[in-house]
Amino acid sequence: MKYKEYKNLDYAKVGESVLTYWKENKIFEQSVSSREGKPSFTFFEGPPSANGTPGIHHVMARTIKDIFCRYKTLQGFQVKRKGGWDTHGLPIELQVEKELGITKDDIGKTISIEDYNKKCREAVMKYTDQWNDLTEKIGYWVDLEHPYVTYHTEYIESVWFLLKKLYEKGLLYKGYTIQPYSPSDGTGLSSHELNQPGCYKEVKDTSIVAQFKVVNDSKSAFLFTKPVGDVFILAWTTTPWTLPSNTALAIGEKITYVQVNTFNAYTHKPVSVVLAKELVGKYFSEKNKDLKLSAYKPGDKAIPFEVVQEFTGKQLIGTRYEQLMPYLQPFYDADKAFQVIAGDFVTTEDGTGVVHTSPTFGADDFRVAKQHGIPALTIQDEAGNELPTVDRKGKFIREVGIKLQEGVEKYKIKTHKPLSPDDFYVKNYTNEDESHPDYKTTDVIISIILKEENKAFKVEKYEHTYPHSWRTDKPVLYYPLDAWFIKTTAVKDRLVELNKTINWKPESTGSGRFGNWLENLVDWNLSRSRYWGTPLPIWRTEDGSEETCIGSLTELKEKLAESLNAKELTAEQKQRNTSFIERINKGNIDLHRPYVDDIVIVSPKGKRMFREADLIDVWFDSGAMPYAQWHYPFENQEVFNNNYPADFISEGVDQTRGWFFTLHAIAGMLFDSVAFKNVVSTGLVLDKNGNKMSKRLGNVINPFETLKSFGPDATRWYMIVNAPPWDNLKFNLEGITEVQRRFFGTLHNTYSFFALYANLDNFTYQEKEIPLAQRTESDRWIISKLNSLIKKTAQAYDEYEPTRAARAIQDFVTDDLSNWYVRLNRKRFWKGEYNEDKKAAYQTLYACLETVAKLISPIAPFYAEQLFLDLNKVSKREEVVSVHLSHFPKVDAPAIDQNLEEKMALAQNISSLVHSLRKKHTIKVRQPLSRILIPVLQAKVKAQIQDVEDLILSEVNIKQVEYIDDTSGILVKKIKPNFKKLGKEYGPKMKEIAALIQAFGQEEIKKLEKDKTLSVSLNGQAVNLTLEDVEITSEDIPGWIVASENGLTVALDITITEELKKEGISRDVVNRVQNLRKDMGLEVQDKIKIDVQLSNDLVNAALESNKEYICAETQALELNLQDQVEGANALDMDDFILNLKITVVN
RNA sequence: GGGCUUGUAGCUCAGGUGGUUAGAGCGCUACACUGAUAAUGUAGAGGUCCGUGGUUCGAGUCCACGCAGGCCCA
Repeated sequence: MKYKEYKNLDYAKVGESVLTYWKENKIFEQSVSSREGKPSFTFFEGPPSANGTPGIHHVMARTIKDIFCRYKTLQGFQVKRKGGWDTHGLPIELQVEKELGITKDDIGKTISIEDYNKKCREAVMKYTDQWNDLTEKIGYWVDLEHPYVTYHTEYIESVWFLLKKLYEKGLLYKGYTIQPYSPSDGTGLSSHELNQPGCYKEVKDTSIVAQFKVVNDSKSAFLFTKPVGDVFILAWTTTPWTLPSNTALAIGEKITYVQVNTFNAYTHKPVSVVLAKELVGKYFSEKNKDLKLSAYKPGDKAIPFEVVQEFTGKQLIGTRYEQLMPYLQPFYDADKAFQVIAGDFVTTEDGTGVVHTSPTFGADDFRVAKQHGIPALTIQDEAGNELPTVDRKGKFIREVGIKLQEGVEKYKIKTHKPLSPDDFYVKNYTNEDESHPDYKTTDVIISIILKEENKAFKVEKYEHTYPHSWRTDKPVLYYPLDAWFIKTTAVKDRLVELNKTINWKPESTGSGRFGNWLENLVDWNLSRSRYWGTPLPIWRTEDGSEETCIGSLTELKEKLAESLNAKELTAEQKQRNTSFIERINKGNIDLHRPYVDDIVIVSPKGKRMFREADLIDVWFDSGAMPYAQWHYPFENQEVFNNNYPADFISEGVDQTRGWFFTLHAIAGMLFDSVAFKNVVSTGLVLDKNGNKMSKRLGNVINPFETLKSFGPDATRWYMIVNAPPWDNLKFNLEGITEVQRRFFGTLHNTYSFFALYANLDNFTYQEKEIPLAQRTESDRWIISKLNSLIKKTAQAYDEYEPTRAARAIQDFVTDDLSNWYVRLNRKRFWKGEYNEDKKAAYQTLYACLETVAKLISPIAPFYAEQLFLDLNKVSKREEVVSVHLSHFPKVDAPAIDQNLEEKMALAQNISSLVHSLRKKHTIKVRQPLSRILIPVLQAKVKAQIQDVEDLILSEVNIKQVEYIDDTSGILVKKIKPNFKKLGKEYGPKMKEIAALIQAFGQEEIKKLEKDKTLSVSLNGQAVNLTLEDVEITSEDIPGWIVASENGLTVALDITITEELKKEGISRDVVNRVQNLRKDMGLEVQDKIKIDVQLSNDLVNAALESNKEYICAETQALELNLQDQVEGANALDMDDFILNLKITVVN
């Protein structure tokens, strides 16, 4: 049996053939089944959505996932990994709408919900084949045969189970959220509807800077030190109609604010106002700054002002103010209302740096109010439901209307028609005649009232963009709409605590991005008003007095059965329910809309209950996968228990608030556990210039093409070795080429070299292991390095640092193994007989290759497989049929020889220095030189170099090394202060001491070395220096050419004696003859005869005395010097021409 | 606007706890080697360590403030 030899390496082919091998031999299945009974390592697959084609970033994500699953398998764990598909949600619906050319409004009208959902179901798995294809081709091992699918009934049932658990814990409730709402169509608008072209329009609205009167108490006392009148906080709004429902003012904590004394422009009363310092110029003219407050007369156009003091926003927090329009009172938490709070969205770009907050009509307002416990201004209807101050038609409720009407009468405001309390629409939804001279919007009426009441500081028209309904063109309001929430805020502290036990890579994503987000958690809005998704399993009576949450099919069946006896249900409803029961029994139930919507059940009090129309957020689907993928708790309880929580997950960093959160939240709330212990969040894959890949820019990299031309291994290796996975990857195809050449090329060359000679020598590793002690220095060195590498690599994988592992392996393969070990030991493989030394060389190189195959197998699974099998098929050292079924190499700790590694480093450094000297004096390596001198001040270093002397000599073609120790007296030494040590001791005097030491002459250095201590005087003070305080090196030997680096110095004797010259000439001749042989296409074993035409005396003598050497090197049987050689080649020997001919003799 | 993050050679990236010549690979230039050969080695050129302040005897490294890019929010 021979080691397979390759003409060239086709990386894509390696991928294909190994893939076939895996399939035929079910290697993936075996990698799981062979670990049966072993501890499990659990991985959760984040489900991709297959309604789009996979991109190159999926290669990245899947590589990371694969690496650690394969690594843990090598470590002996059983790693089950189930694939999955995310199948619900808006993106799919939008795609179907587009395909069918319909809008949301058509659903249920021109197309039935039933047909529509059927289309969604088809669309969602559209590109499954492509996904599976990519998954296979990049070698991502995951169970594609039995994936979990979020639209399957079993999956939905598990999700319902979880929802019911939340419901029972009181963590699922109906509340409201602020959403875009169009009173003119009576419906909410989705964010994508708002993104329709033409939705945002330029409009002119009335804007008000309102004056909020500060309450004088201990908190606000600092504002009352020298006021001229009442103190007000100024806040600006472009929606005056929200002012009656104001309950708080938001400021920026870091923003600087000022208090300004001035006069109100409408009432001329003295006022003291607070606003952001940066915005003072907006309201107060620079040219009025010298006016005296005392000189102001009511009606003056130029209003004087005086800045009294400045302070940061932080100081204002908690300040109380009087309600601006006290028409209604909050019906709960009233004591919390009307105070200053901090808002992270406050800027000084517009307005006053203070934001009027109305929790019912702004998303920011709602959120910040919730965080600070500020109540909204609402009223209760008879059923106890909370209602905002504006109704669904866009009109102020009567309670407010009455007050506004009072204002209109009191201040004699002229209107285009008499207004009743029911006429105050916040925008013109009733198509009033705006051209009427007395037409006034509600906003204008509010401004007039505020002006009259000394509550408006400035009123003006303001042009801005504002969203409008794409159907009716009427303005949209931000309005509270019903929704179901999960009360994540109730378990916030626990979620934060649990998060601290998770190992995040990188750490900052966990503590920063994710941690901060948890700290500022708001309740999770679960509702979606769509069609294709998991239906909310809650049934409610029409008056909302009774409700129930269904947590399983069994429970649903029971409720259905109960309902059949109830007289409240119509015959048709009963009929439907009966058919539902049948379908559940048959197992072909579909829990999607519209079918679930038909279910009507009966409450304990005998009332009919209908399903809440909402679907749930798709993120809940994916966050439920740890349970639902196993149809837990209805099936597979044991599998679940053994595989929860996950040891490892990985997704893009953009999933922080998506999947990472939903997994964490559900696990924390329902199981008081983390869902995952280790998580790698990967960065983005950008194009090579750092731009996002987009179809528009045309810089999208097709993963299939990339794999086809570069193969999976190089692609994977490149992505990992280039930068840590959490950094953004600038994806450059040239980088893959480099990886191919530099890493895989070198590794493959090393294998080819091994295979070539091992085959010639019939080395199949059948001989018994040659003990380490009997191997050469360089064998033991590379084995030591190899073991250090195993240790380093295992540690890196263990710490989820694949880049560190890849880089360590790559350095080993290219630098240590190929460029040093193989290069230095080449001759051992092709020269001489098959003896112990040769076997040792083969065994050593084999071990390196085999170990490297295992180490790289998580990252480059295909090539690793080929390399491993090529080796193992011949040697049969391991019984496994795949590297992925083998075990991760164990560190042979005694084989790690620190001293040896140091020695070899010395040899490498010295060789490099000699090369550098040769280069400087243009003496080529072929020219032997007699000796190098190395000054050694420490006996240990001398011994180390002596051990590797032979290596150095042959590497740089030198005859001998001479050591100069201290006693020679010819060394010139250099002294350098040890900053680290002295700095700690002398601190500020460091500079002077350093100067002093550097000025030392040879005498002082000698004295210090002899006495081990030296007392010097620094500004009259005695300073005692010891040997540890300095570093003494020898960097010069007078009369020699030297090179130094890192305290190591080498001197080179460049005298070329006649003997050396002759040797050099013969080496040159060997070189030329070898070239000729190659040109003639001779095989290694072909024998030749060399005829040389006599040249000058030196050359002749050189050839004569080195005849044997030349013949041995060139496989020549004879070398003849002749007066004349027919048909000779004129060889350029740099400084002379040699006429020479070679002939094959057989 | 906020949170997180990145900025070191033409390019891609290393540079524990601060310590005095800032490194590697690629690319470029030159040379060498020539039985691993569509390989390989050595050397050279190439740096405002994003900027400005600060702390320190000493800052690529620590702090503050900026600038520029990225992601997620708003």
